[in-house]
Formats: sequence, C-alpha cells, structure tokens
Amino acid sequence: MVELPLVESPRPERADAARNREALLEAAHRLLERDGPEGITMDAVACEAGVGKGTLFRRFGDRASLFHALIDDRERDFQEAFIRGPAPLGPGAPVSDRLTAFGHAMFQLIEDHGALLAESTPVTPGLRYGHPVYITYRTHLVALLTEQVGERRAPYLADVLLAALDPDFVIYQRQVLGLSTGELERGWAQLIDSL
Amino acid sequence: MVELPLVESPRPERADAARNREALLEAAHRLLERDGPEGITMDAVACEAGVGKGTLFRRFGDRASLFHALIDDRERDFQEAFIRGPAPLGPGAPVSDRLTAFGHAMFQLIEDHGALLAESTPVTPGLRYGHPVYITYRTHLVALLTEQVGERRAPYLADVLLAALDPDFVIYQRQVLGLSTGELERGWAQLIDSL
DNA sequence: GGGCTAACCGGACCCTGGTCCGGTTTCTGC
DNA sequence: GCAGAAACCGGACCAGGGTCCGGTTAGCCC
Repeated sequence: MVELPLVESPRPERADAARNREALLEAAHRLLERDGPEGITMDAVACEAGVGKGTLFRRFGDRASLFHALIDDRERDFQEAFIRGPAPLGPGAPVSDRLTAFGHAMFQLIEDHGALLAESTPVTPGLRYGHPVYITYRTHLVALLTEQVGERRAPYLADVLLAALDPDFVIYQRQVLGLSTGELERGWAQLIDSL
Repeated sequence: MVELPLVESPRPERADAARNREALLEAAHRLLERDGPEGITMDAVACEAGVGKGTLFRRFGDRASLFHALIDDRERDFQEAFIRGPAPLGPGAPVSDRLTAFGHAMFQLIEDHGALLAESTPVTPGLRYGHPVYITYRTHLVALLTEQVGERRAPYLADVLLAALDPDFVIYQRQVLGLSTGELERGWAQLIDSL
C-alpha cells in the first residue's frame, strides 16, 4: 500500500507492526518463488510468516493489495519513467510517441510481472477504477490525449486505451492468441496512430 | 473413437432434471426481484427452489452460467439482430454504420440488464475470452473490421473494441463517471470513425 | 410389472477470502 | 520506571463458491 502523507502525517507504524509487514512480504515472496502466484493464499502467507491471519489483513487490507505491495517498486519505477524519465516515454518527445511508448512499456511490465499485476488488479469494478494506480495512469493518458485529440475525446479514449493494457487482456493476447510482443506493439502503435 | 455429437448432446434431459432446472430459474428470478443481483447466492437459490446445492451446480455449472441463463433470451435476440436483423445493426448497411450500431445496441443491453451481464461474465480470463458469447461477438466484429481496416488489424481491434463494451467498463462510465448514454454513444461512434 | 443402468439428487464437506474481538504489546507523558 | 491509552496480535469464526459420493429415481427393455 502507498504511504504518501498527502495531507497530514500519519503516525509511523509501531515496531512490531513494521516487523510483521516485513515478515509477511518475505513470506509472500518465498511462496511466490516456490508455488507461483496461485500458491499465495492468505492462510499460507500468514502461516509462512508465523503470524495470524488478522495481522495479514490489517497490514494489507486484501489479497489484491498484498500483490500490489509485491510489485510496488517496479510500479513506482514505471510511473517515475513516464512522468519524469527520458523521452520518448518521459517528457520531450511528441505526444503520439509518448503514447506509443507508454503502451510498449506497459507490455514490458506485463511481460515481466504479468501474473502479479493481474492479481493486484481489484476485481470489484468500484475498487478497480478508483484505485490510485488506475487514476495515475488515466490522468497521464488524459493529459497526453488532450493534446492529441482535444479535451472532449480524451477521457473516454484514455479509459479505452487502459482497457487495452489490462494485464488479463494482454496475457490473453500473448498466451491464448499467441501474439508475439512485436505484433502486440504494432497493434497498439497503429491504434494510437489512427486516433 | 467415440461418436461425438457435433452440435448438441441429442439425449434429452431427464424429467426430474428438467423440472429442477425450471424451479431453479424461477427461484433465481424471484430472488433477483426481491433482493437484486447480490441476493442471488448459490445457497439461496438452491434453498428457494427447494433442491440441494449439488443439483444447482450440476444444472448450471457455476454462478456466472446461472446468470447467463437468466439473460439468455435477450442475448439471443441481440445476436439474432446483428446477424440477421434489419440494418444498420444487421446486414445491408455500410460497415462503419454496423459497427456503430453494434456498440449502441450493446449499450442498450447493458442499460437494461447491466448487473446481470456483469455477473454473467466469467472472472477467470481463460473462461471469459473462450466463452461462446465472446467468440460470437468477436467473430462478428472481426468480419466487419476486416472490410474496414483489413485482416491484419481486424483481430486486435475487435478485442480492443469488445473491451470497451465490457459491462463493468460501461457501468463505470455511466455510473461512476456519470456519462450519459448519449455521451457514451458519441465516444464510441468517434472511436469507430477514427479507425 | 420387473429388473437393469445411467443419470440424478441432496447435503455434508472443503477451500479461501475476509471479519471480529478479547487479550497483549508498544509508545507516550509524567 | 510506571500508568494509561492506542495500536496491534491471533485465531476462531463467517460466508459464499464449488466438489463429492452414497443413496435414489427415471427411462428402457424384456
């Protein structure tokens, strides 16, 4: 879970709480390597970490958030890259190039951590589209698209494009349909160009 | 080699089985009217129908399929309409008009039965994208899009467009973002036009 | 009607995500 | 160092989807 003190500073975690969070994350990583993503059940993680289930849920809220915590670093790197990183993903390149690069970077992220990303996406629609990560992506795309197609069309297009970058969707394209990364990237690029 | 019935299992349902299927569907409808979609738990339906849980699962397989059965009629009407119905949804109109009409018809379907449609969509990606209904929609869109943008781009675009017609996605646009049906239709139409 | 088989029935059971609350530990202020 | 409060802990508990299997019943052929 993200810990940015946006308005007022939240009191720091107690020592035992921090210790348990660390133990839980390590346990989850261990289970992940040993049994893959589906081996990560909440019971198993709590047991492996040697704490109770309640502790796990208090620290991470729900299963999706636990998975989010497992890829938080990569996620932050990605956000950093498209907000302040080098062109074409970051500022400086033409908008259409940035949009294309955004998709390609997301494909790469999914290639590397697809299973975790899919599990970290909340199933409940309300949680999903209200999730800070989704909002961040959306805000970025809306900003770029506004320059490209105007502010009237931008918001809807941003959501449609994000649907095309959904981990489950991309994994389906790659693994079920058997598309190569190159084919996927070309499809995305042409989609961007046609807007 | 076992003789495989190519289209459908020819053996009819046993009388008690058919009776129970009917009772279960009626029970589900009753619960739906009384408590809404989330009132339809598998236990509740079985209990309301006066049969065991096992019977419910043998008849419908899983929860999503039960919901699918509840809107099967409307779904069939929709399929009939875009395959053999009057233009512009059916054959006879320009391809771009048919694509536009397809989206608008889907919006209407979601407007009328959004909750049921959302619940009838399998959560598991494998089941979802392999579902007969998804395949039908996809095949239709691929055929239309092939005329519009060529057979190279058509398959990928079909999947992207279907993602934009996902019930949860549309409900999010309507209820969370507060878009009117008209705004949604305009967004879709412009998306089609830009391809 | 009687017997045979396959299909069917029901509900006990399992799994997993998520909640609750009585008891414990850490931190703060004195 | 001590007392009190707030935060935290753990595991029993709950709900809901899905499975299993011993017992039952419908359909069929004699």
